[in-house]
Amino acid sequence: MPANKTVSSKRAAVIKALAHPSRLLIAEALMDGEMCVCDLKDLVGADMSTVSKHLSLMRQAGVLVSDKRGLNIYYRLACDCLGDFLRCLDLLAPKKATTKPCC
Amino acid sequence: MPANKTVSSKRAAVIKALAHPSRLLIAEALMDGEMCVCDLKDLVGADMSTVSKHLSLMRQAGVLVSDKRGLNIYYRLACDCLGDFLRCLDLLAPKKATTKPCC
DNA sequence: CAACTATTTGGCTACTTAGCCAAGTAACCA
DNA sequence: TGGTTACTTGGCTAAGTAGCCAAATAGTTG
Repeated sequence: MPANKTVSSKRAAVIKALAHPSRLLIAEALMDGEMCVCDLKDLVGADMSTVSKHLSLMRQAGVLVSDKRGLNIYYRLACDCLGDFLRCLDLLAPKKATTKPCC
Repeated sequence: MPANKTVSSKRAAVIKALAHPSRLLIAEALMDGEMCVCDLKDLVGADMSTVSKHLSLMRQAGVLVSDKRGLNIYYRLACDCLGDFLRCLDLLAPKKATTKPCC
């Protein structure tokens, strides 16, 4: 595999970890600070097992880090730069197949 | 659907458009300027129909814009902010399930 | 207009992913 | 120790996605 393709694959894995409405919602919520799985479950509104799988996928990708304290496991963002990331998205998100650049 | 979930869905659609090695490779290549489908086909090394489907998905998501000139269709990024986006990725990509933040 | 080139679209198959339920693990408390 | 709470894992099914091939479309050139 060519070098540039390997790099793209690694990067794509990180992006993939955010490319799902529930996972992105989780990432956005964690911008305000850490949360435990049961809080995230309420936020997302899915089965706890489903949320847990999303979280472990995000942790694997390096997007989140976790921290066990007592019975709870707290998750937080591994990187602050996610804010810029999301601001960039908002420039693109409202546009649909236009013919001129957004910025 | 709650408002924050709707927003996350729209954003996730944009992220999804970049969450594939070939599509990311395309986006990275287009940071240096527009390219036509046949050049992108060579870059990705897949069937032209496959590349074309990736491109239309990215255009739908608002990530790319296209421009037909003669027989060729040229694609370019809809937004310059993708550079910051990718730089953020590189901070995360090399890390795997560590317990401390990368930045 | 016919042949040619560039690109898109439709159709199909193989693979991946999301979500739920049920069962397993691990820390805490009576 | 036995029950309870918090979370993860395994197993399954349904839905979505990627990729190829073949056919269709659209602009170009002789």
